[in-house]
Amino acid sequence: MSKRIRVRFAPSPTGPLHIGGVRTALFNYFFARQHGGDFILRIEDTDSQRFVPGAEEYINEALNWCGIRIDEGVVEGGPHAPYRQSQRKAIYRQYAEKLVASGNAYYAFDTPSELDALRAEAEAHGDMFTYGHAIRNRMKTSIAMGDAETQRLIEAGEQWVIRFKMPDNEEVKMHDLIRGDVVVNTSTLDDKVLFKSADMLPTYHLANITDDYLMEISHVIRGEEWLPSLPLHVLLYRALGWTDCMPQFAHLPLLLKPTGNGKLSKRDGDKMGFPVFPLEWKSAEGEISRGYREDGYIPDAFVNLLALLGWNPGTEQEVMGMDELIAQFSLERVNKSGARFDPEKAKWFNHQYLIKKSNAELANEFMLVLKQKGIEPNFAREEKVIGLVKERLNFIHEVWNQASFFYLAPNSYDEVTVKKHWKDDSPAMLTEVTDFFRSIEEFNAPQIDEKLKVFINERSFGMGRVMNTLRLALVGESKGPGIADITEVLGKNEVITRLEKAIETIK
RNA sequence: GGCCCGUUCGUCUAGGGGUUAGGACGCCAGGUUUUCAUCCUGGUAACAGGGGUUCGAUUCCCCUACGGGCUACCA
Repeated sequence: MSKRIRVRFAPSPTGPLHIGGVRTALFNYFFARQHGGDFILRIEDTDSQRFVPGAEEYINEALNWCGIRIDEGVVEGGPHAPYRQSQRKAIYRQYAEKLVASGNAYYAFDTPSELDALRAEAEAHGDMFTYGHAIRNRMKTSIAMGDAETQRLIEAGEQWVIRFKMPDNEEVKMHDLIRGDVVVNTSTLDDKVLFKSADMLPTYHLANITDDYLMEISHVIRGEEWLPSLPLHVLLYRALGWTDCMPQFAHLPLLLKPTGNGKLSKRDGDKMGFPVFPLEWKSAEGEISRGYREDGYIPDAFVNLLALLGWNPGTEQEVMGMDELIAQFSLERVNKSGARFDPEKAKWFNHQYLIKKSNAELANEFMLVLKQKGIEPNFAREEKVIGLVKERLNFIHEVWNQASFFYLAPNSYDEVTVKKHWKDDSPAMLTEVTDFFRSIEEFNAPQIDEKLKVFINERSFGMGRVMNTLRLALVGESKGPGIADITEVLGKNEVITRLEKAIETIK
């Protein structure tokens, strides 16, 4: 009998989530949903020093924007509440003590400054200081001093930590769902701090393992930066007697900086020329970092492009919505090597999702932009405009750039275009064309298109000649949809006004 | 430094002992279009290097190089 699939996304509220964190959440989410399991959001705030106000709210909002529905969490509640580690304080100490009692951990009284000094000294000799089997008998530890002295120091109010007693020279065999078997010798590992008296809080390792156990997590899907601590975690499960309930592990490849070296970090902000955060973030210092949401990305497009970083469905399909990603996702198809985010492809993804939206939906969004510009929107007209320009957009905010001439008559005419298309007889020709437009009764694109062609043929003006000149007069430059469509949206009066203005303005 | 993980076009990737090494983004060219863009078609471009194993390795093994991660009383 296999246990229920339960995964958790466990960020620490030390700032906004970056796209790598979002991707980790996404992979957990796909996996949980696909197996009909649970997705848990646990806030790992055991480091009070690094707590950033607003970060937790940001995490919730970001996940929500991505369309991730949380089954159990701080906001949602659940059978294992609370889901914020700072509120679970009372839980952890007993497990640390249990490890001491079973001989798997010990008390240590070295002060941070003593340790810093030892590190500095080792470094001076070109060595690395490791708190482990080689020295724990010589340090201020319960192993070296005995129970009585240890007890005396604790009662005297000395600060202490509980460290894991890493076994010496043991091969730890681990299995990772993505990387396969990994073996590490414990002699290369150190005695990690599990619990500290300073704030009576566990460190990440103890808190994480304890909560995963208590919350009955079946699969731990996290970033590759955690792979080095997997042996410690496996050993912790064993020392606590929880090996039978140990979750399966999957370490995801990291997201790399788009330029330069190293993994993506929160500090990259938007210095890369594009956002690294899902939502805009304002730091305590007032520094604002751009967000994908504010940049105009559609959540589905954002999710889609992140899903394809380090994973692919094995087919040539790339555009996949949330439901499809949930259906197709598999840990077996996750890559092992780090991936770099490509801003250009991100735009392409947005384009794919943008053109899938209905003209009506986009028109409503565009109407907001028009109001800001002080232009009274008209749904029917805006829907028509969207239909004409949507194919050429990556973002909704680009509509204005593509379609402003529908709302504002040109107040200047592009020089190059004028030089190319404005001839001595252009005013005379445009005057006739203006009369032609005056004669049109049903002012719609098909009618105009048909009659304009007949008119041009009858007068032998030449198609390109008339069309290009008309575009110059109507738009002011060489761009935009078909002339018939433009005139329909503009309306008879506006067309005539613009033509008359062009005739007297362009020289 | 030590330990661990990785390495296919510029980027994201498919593939896997015998393939013209496939796709996508980008870029370039042509076509469509009265313009611009879209769109369509085509093109450019990759198995890090060296040893094995093998009839045959990009694919399996080893080494090297390179990249990445970790090495806190951070997560």
